[in-house]
Amino acid sequence: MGFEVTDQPMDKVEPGSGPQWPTRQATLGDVARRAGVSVTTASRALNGRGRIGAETRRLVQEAARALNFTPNPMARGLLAGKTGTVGLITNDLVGRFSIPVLMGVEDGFAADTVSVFLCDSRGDPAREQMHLKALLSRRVDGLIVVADNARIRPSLGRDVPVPVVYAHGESADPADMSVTVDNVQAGRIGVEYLLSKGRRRIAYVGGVTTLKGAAERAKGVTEALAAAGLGLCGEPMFGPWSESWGREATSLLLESGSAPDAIMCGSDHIARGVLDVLHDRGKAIPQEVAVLGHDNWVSLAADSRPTLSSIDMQLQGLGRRAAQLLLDAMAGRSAPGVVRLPCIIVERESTMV
Amino acid sequence: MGFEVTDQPMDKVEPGSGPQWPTRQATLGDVARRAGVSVTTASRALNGRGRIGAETRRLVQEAARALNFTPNPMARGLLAGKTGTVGLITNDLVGRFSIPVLMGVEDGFAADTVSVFLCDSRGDPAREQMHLKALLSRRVDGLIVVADNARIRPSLGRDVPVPVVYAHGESADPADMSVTVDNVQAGRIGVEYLLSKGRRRIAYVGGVTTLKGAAERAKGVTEALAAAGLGLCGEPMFGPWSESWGREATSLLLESGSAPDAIMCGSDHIARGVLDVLHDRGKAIPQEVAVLGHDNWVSLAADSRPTLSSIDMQLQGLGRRAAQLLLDAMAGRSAPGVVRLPCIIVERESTMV
DNA sequence: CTGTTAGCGCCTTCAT
DNA sequence: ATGAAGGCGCTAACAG
Repeated sequence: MGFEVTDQPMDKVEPGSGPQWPTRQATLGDVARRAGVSVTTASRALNGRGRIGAETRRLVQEAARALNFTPNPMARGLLAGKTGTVGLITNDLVGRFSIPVLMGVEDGFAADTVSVFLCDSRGDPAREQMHLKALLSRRVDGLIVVADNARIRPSLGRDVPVPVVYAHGESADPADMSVTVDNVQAGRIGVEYLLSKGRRRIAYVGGVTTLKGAAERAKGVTEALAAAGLGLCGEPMFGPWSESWGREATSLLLESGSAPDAIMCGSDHIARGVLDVLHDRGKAIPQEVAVLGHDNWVSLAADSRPTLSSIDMQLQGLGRRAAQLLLDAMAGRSAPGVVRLPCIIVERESTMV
Repeated sequence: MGFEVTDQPMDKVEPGSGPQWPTRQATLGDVARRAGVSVTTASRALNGRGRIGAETRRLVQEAARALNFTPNPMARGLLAGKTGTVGLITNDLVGRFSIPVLMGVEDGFAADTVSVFLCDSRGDPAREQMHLKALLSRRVDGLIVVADNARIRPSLGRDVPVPVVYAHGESADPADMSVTVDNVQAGRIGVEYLLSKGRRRIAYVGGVTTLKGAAERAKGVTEALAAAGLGLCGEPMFGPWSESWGREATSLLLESGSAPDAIMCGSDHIARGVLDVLHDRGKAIPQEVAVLGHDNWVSLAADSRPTLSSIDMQLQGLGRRAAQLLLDAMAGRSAPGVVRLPCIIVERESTMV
C-alpha cells in the first residue's frame, strides 16, 4: 500500500532504513510508459475525455492504480488557472463560534475537490491583511471570512480578485455576500417557546446592546411578547456575556421584586450564572422558574444543574451554506446580500415541566 | 490598491459593474515587458540570484510593485517539486483541545511561506483515510496529526511519502515523531503546588484510568505525595470527565468521612462540579478546601465562584513545537521519538490563601 | 481512436 | 550583466 512509485529504480534507496523522503510520486508519464501509450492517451483515459479504446483505457487505469498515480494539482492548476483551494480567515479561533462554522464549511466542500487553508487573524486587522495577501498570492479560488456576529465588519473591499463570503458576522458592504444568524428570530422563538410552556412572566438577561447580536435578540423578545399582548417581567438586564453578570442580574431581578416564572438569557454563560443564583435561593428550576440559554454550548449546557435548554444557532449549517454560496460564486453565479438563517430550540431540563 | 493587473486591457470590462472576477493576475512576463527586460532578468532581479545591474533591479522591482505582482506558487511549486503547504488532520475540532494546538501550529509556520490545509476527521478513521489521500494528492510537504491525548493512536504508517508529526496524542510507532503533554509532570506539579500552599490532606478526583492521560496524571500525583511522605486523602476517585462526576465524587468523598483541605481534579469540568458541591455544603473555598482544576479552560475557570486555579497544558506552545519539528523534518533533519512538554499552574482564587 | 505539438508561469543551465 | 532555451506535469488544440 505504498504511496510512491515502486516500479522503477529510486534515486537513493538505503534498504531497511525506514521511510525515505522525498520519494518521487508517479507522473502521468510514468503511467503512460507502463501502459505503453502516449501521455495524452493516458490523460484522456483517466479523465474520460475524447474517445478511447476500451482495452486501452483499462490498461491505463491499471497502470495508474499500480503506480498509485494521482495527478499533480500544481500542473493541473497551472493549466486551468485555478487551484481548487479556498482560504478561510477567522477572527477568533478561541472564541467557540468559529469552530462549528468551520466544520460546516468543510462539509460544504467535497474534500477531494476543494481544500481549505485556515488562517486566524486573532482579531488583529494587520494580521488579517497579511493573511489576505498570503492567501491571494497562493491563488485561492475564493475566500470565506468568519467574522464576529457582534458587529458589522468592514468589507475586504471590492477589488479582491476572487469571490468572498462573510460567515456569521456580516459585511458592511451590501454588495458582498454574507450568511449570518437571524437574531431577531432567535429572540422571538425563545419567547414563543416559553409561552408555549405556560410561562407569562418572562424576564430577560442579555448582553450589552451596543453589540449587534444582543440588541437584535432583545428586539425579537420584545416583539414576540408584544404580539402576545405581554410585556417583559421587570427591567431588561443588559451586561457582559458572562456568568458573573448572570449571577448579578438575577440577584437584582429578584430583589427588585419581580417574580419571573422564566428567565431568558443572552448566552449560556449568563444562564449558568442565573441557574446558580436561583439554586442558592431555593427556587425550583423549572417548576418555579424556567431558564433558557443561548448558544447551546454543549459543554456548558449539557451537564449543569439542571441541564440547560438553549437556543442553537445552527452554525454548522451556516458554514455549509457559506461554502455553497462560495461554490456558486466561483462558478459565476454570485448572489450579493445578507442571508439570515433561523435558530432552533434545544430542550433540556431547565424548561421541561 | 487593486490586486489585479491594471496596466493592460482586460478581457471583459463592464465599467461600473462592480468587481469583475476572474481578473488575470500579473505574470512575470507582464513585469518583464513593463520593465523592458527579459523574463529571466526579471526573475533574477526579484529573487536576488545572480548579478544584476542596480538600476535594472530597481526598474524591475518597481514594475512588479506597480502590477501588484506575486509569483504564481503553482508554477514555482511545479518546478521546485514542493508546494509550500502542510496538511493538518484533527480528530475533534469540537473538543476544545485541537484549537490551541492549531493556533500554535499556525504561529510556528511563517504564514507567507507555509500554508496549512485543515481537515477534521471527526474521529472517523474512514474520514481520516480520505483526508490523508486528499492531502497527499495535493502534494503537501508534510503532515501534522492532532490526536487525542487519551490514547496512543495508530501510526499513519511508514510509507507516507512526507514527514508526519503527531501532536497532543502520540503515535504507536516509536519511529514516528510525537509531541505531547507530560501528564505525569502535571500531576506532580499540582501536588507540589498545593503542598506549597500548606495543604496536607489532598484528595484526587480524576478521569477514568483506562484513559492514558488520566492514568498518567494520577501517577504523578501519587509519586509527588509519596516523595513528601504523604498519601492521598481518601480513595482516589475516577470517573467521567464531567461536572456531574465532580459533584458525585465530592459528595462521596465528604460522606466517606475524609476531610480534605484540597481537591485536585482531572479536568476543569470536574472541578466545577466539585466547587458546586463544596459551595452547597458551606465549605469555604479556598480557606477550608482548595480546588485545583486541569486544562485551564478559560471560559469554565475564569468566572466561576470562586475563580478556578488550573493546570495549563500549554497547548499553543505544543503546536508551535510540532510545527518546528515538522519544518526540521521537511528540511531533512527528522528526529523520531516522543517529546513531552511540561505544564504550568495558573493561579486563581480557588487556591489562593 | 491515438499521437504530436504547444503552452500554463516560473526558474535554471548555458551561452553571449 | 543579460538573454535564449529547456523543462517541471499536465491538458487542449490539431493532426493523422
